[in-house]
Parts: sequence; structure tokens; C-alpha cells
Amino acid sequence: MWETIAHDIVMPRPKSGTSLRARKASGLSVSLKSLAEHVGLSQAAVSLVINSSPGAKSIPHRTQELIRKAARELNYRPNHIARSLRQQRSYTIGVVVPEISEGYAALVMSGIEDHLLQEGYFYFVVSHRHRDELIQEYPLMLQQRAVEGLIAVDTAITSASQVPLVAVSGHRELPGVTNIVLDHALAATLAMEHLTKLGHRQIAFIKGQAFSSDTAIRWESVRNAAQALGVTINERIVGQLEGESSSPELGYVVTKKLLASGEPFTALFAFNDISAIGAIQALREGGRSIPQDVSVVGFDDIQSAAFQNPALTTVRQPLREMGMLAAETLLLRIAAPPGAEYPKEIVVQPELICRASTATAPSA
Amino acid sequence: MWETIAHDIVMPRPKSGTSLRARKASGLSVSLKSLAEHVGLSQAAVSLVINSSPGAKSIPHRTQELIRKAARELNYRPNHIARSLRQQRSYTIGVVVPEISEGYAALVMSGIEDHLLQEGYFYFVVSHRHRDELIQEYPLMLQQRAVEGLIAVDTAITSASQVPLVAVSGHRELPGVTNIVLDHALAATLAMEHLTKLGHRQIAFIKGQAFSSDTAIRWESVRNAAQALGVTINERIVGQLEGESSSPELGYVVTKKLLASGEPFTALFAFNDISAIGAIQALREGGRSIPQDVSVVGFDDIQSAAFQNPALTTVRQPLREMGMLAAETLLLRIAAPPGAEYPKEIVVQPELICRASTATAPSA
DNA sequence: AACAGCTACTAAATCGGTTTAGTATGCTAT
DNA sequence: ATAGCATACTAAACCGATTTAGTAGCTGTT
Repeated sequence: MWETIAHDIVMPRPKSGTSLRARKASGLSVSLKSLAEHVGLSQAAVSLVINSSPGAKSIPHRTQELIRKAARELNYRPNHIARSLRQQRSYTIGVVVPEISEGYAALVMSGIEDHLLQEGYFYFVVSHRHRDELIQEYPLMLQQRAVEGLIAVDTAITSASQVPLVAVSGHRELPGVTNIVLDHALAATLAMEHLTKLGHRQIAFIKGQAFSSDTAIRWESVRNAAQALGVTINERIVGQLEGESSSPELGYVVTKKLLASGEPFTALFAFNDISAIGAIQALREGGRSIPQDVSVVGFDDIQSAAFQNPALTTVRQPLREMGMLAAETLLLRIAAPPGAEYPKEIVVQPELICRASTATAPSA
Repeated sequence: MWETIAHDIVMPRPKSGTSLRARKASGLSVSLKSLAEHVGLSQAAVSLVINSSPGAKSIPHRTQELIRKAARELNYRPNHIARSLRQQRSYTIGVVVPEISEGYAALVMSGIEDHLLQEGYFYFVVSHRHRDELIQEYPLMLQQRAVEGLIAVDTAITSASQVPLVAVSGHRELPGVTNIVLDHALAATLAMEHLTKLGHRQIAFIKGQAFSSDTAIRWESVRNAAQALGVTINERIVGQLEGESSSPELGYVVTKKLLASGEPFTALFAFNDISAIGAIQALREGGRSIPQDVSVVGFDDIQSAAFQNPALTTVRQPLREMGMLAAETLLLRIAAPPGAEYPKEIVVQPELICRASTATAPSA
């Protein structure tokens, strides 16, 4: 007895050698093999022409045109995976960020993307959310996917990588790493000069989280700038962000503590714009007007800084430019012969953006 | 005569068959072939064991352990590209967004990422910045890179795709597309009810840009809700965002025009939070306090909405959830047999987030 | 003794391109 | 006549895995 078992009947998947008609009908894209059969030439010839390889110079124009025309008509697009495998080049890089939805990372990525796509590269992004095992694992997973290089944004990658690595605000002085760093000394000086010129002496600070790569250097720069300007730092009005998320909430909490200390201050320099926004909230709840009673300076100049009320005075990091620079440097390093020299550090300049959250200090 | 031409001496790149020692020394990762040679078994056996394939069940435990141990020690990681080519599966999808650095797209992507990485998928992101030729071209480039599916965020993809496509706030009713859409009727009702309960009758509106996929449906819903609540819409205080960027500036410009019309209004319902933020700026410059003189309602609930001053009342779109849902749906569609049924539309619910930018209408 | 059936593997095809080495053909120069 | 050379290609290896079909060796059964 024969039974028709409907759910066992499966459309046979045509192999790559099958006729064009079959491939197209089944939704498969046109392969080099079928294209070659269609024009009656070898795969080699077609490949050489499609890629305008040096080897194609002996192929006459008429034949080249024939091939190109057929490729166009059949909408042939070389399978990128097959090409990657053979050429041992993926035209892909990996980007590791703390959290993709954060304004900081988003701006850097926007810059990265700008340069990469232009050069025919694509990229994978992964957010590690400060989980150590992911920070370890993601670079390996990315390399398994044959990325040609890595960009780490605000992330201290510790596992050595087989591929070039560019860090944006990441670690310092690791072998094989190019660091894109801000001129922190200048950044601190810009902010501190601005505040002292406005007459502020009692300045509160919010330091970054301990895990953030910029925290230490930024704080050191602030201390140096303060000293140079003759400002003494009162440790009782120095707070530190705590927690792994990046929401204004963190700045809010720290600022509440600063207020609770009872210590007077007329200005506050926050670790970043996000925490400055939370700080302003807390200051207002504590009955201070911004900037009449307390001036607030942020850091980064994320997009929403300009549209706060009051608009935030901040030290601008050129984040998009840093992303572009990272991508550019990485591609150069990829193209360079192995063992070639590479830049260990590239310094970019901050800029003070004066808006409405700072004003002259209230007379004591 | 023999000459030593130093710069022509090139390290020979060992082939995959070469000894382990050679591969590791030259920085190449360990291949299946070299691993197999190392343990004295065939590539097939090693592959079966590594992947725990059904075919490995006839291989005794001792041998399996031997293989696994060697793999661990040599830090063998299968080349993902080779695997993709053979299996015809890339475990990669493509995500098309207007601009990666925008809060809206960033939140959706964050949700997408959450689900994808968990399932072993990676993704490429591309920002088209509303350029038509890129909206056409990127999906093709992504398919060339063998993505198994596409997610389009707030983007009307028109070229038919060979792979499953999920649109978040994208087009409607295209064959082959699953749309993740907000319940716009409910969204409009929530906002309008809130405003009318507060006593507002003269309400200004900011519509979205013509190219934005949500503009039409949202406006229709607002009109329906207004009618149901007995509110008449005064077309002279209905503005529309213009320009392709997404900065508060656009909302600022429109609101300036609304004010210039001279027509009175006590509330404003903006197309999104970004434009609401710009609108507040313009209203303030026009001498109105928020919310005493004018109440403002935004849309989306992007991260910075809560930290505006005043904190923004807004209709929350569950953006992260929409991203997760999109990823989940896409993976289900990828796993489904070709030709299988799939959801055409998935509706998600908005939520009114009452903050400080709305208050009772000033008595006339 | 012959055969089936199981165990423990392996050989070889395959994915879809790229690239190297080679070959057939026709032409020119000796 | 034939070596030499350019032209116009092609055959086949290769990238690094997965996967199918098959085989050698052993045990147990009739």
C-alpha cells in the first residue's frame, strides 16, 4: 500500500549547478556557476571580469561587455561569504560598547559607521553592559566571525586579540592597541578656568565610576588644573557616581549627598552630561536655582545637553570625530603589513561649550 | 650574481594543513584540519564531536573526551565563515535604521540586541539617513552578506527582499512583511483624554514629517480622538515638522510659527519627545511658562524625556520591547519552513506617562 | 562458514567564490 | 619549419568547515 504523506514532501533544493531558471524560481540568488554556464564561459573568466582583476586584461572588450551585461540582467551579486572564505578577508569589523542605547556610544558609532561603510566595511556591534565575562567573550566571538579588527568604546579589553584593536577612551598602553584619547588636561583646564573666571572658588565635583576608563585620568587632570588656578579642592564636596547603568539618576543621588554634607558650593563640575542633568534636578529640589545659585558644567556634549533647561554648559568631546578617527585608524592598521608600526595614541581636543547653566558666582 | 632583496622576502603564510606549531606561531587560529591531525583522527570525526551532532553518538566517550580536551587546550574555535558557507546559514541579520545615534532607533536596537545575541545571532546595522538610494541599496548589500532576515526601523523598504522582513513602525501591508505597530488609536486617546480632563480645549499639534511612516496614522488617530471627545481642531495651530534631521530644532521652528499665528492655545501635543523639547524652548522664549500657561505632551518616552525640566508628560512607546519582539518574530520566521504563515501585524500598547509638563488649563 | 548488524570511524563531496598554473590557437620572426 | 610570444581563455586547487555515504573490523547467530 502506498500512502501519500503530505508533510514529508519537501521541495528539493536545487544545487548551485542547476539551471538559472531553477535557481531563480526557487528564490535562490544567481551563482557564479550558473552565470558562467549562461554565458558559456568558465567561472574563472567571469570572476576575473566581474572583479576587474589584473588577470582580466587579456580578455577582449567584447567578451567583458557580454559578461557584464549578463551579470546586470540576471542581477548577479557575488556571495560575500564565499568571497570572504577564499580571500581570508571579511570586510567586517567588531565594535564593543558598554550599551548601544547610550548617547555617548551612539555618537561614536555614528562616526565609525560613516567611515566604515564608505570603505565597503560593515560592522557588528555588541553591548557588554559592564559584565566582565561578556567583555572577555565578545572579542573572541567577534574574531571567530573573522572580523579584521576591533574598536572598543569606553571598554577595557584585556584579552589579547589577534587583530588590530583601536580603543576610544579605553585602556592605556596595552601592546597592540591604538588609543584615541581626549586631551584631558586641556579639558579640565577649560572647565576650571571658565568657573574661576566667573568667580567660583567653592566647587563641587562628581567623579566617574571606578570602572570607567576615563575616571582616573580626568580626576587627576582636574586636580592639576585646580592647583594651577589656585583653587583648593574640598574633599567633602567631591562625590562619585555609583552603579553600572548610565542614567541621570546616578548624578541625582550623588548630588543629594553633596547637599546633605552641608558644605557650601557655588559650582559643580560633573563627570558627564547625564550625571549633570540628574545633578540639576537634585539641586533644584534642594532649593538652588541654576545658574543663579549654582553653576553646573557637564562633560561630553551629548545631543540633549543643548536642549536642557537651562541649556548645559559642557566640555565637548568630539565623539563623532573620535569614531571616524577610530575607524580610519583601524582600516589603516588592517591594510598595513603585519608587524608594521602603528600609532599608540591619538589625542583629540575638547572644546568648552558655554551655555546657560553657568553664571557668575553669587557674592558670598 | 645574486642579490638579496630584503623587502621582497615575505613570510610564507602557512596553509591550513601545516603543523599546529606553524599555525600558532604565525598568529593563525587553529583549524579543524590541524586539530584533527593533532589528535590523529579525521576532520569528520572531530567536527561531529565538536558540534555534538547526532552522528557523534557512535563515537565512544573516551574518544570524545580526547577530542574535546585537545580542542580546549589548543583553543580551537570553528571558523564561522566556513561554517556559514557550508550550512547556508549565517546566524546574522541586518538592521536598517534612519540614524543609529537617535534615541528612538537606539532603544529599539537595544531590544533587538538583547534577544539576538541570546540566540547566537549577530547583526549588521546601517543608517540610511533618509537617503532614498541607500534605503534601496542597503537591504541588497545586506542580503549579499547572507543575512537571514531584516529588521527595518521606521523605514519604508520598498525593494522586495528574499529574506523575512520585520518592520518596526515601518510600512504597512506589504507582502512578506511583519509590522510591529503601536496602537495609535489608544495612544491618541490617552493623550487627548488627559488634556481634556485638565480642561484644555484649544490644543495645538505638531505633525511628523511627511516621510515618517507614523505621521499619517498618528494624525488620523488624533483627529478621531478629538472628535470623540468633542474637541475641534483649529488648523491654524497645527504645525508640521520639516527637515530630515531629528533635532529639537525642528520642533522649535514649528512652534515659533504656531506662536506667530497669534491663535491662542493652552496645550500642545507634539509628534515626538524631541520636537516637544524644542517646542518648550520656543514657548519659553515666547513668554509662556510650562505647564502654567501651556501644557506639553510628547511622544515616545525617550530616555531624556524624564530628565527635562519640567519632566515631560509623554505617550510611551515600548521601544525596547518592540525591538525584542521584532527580533523574536524574525527568528521565528527564519526558523519556519518557507511559505509558512506569518503574522502580518503585531500591535503593542502605549502608556501615558504623566510628568510635570502638563497641568490644568489656565482659566480663560 | 556465512551473514547480519553494530561500532568506530573515514573519504570525499559540498558551499560559492578566487586565484594560480597551464593550454590551445594564431601570429610573427628566424 | 619551427621557435617564440601574445591572446583568450580553462582546469583545478583552495579557503575551512559540514555532512553523506561508505568501510573495516568485530561480535553474534543460524
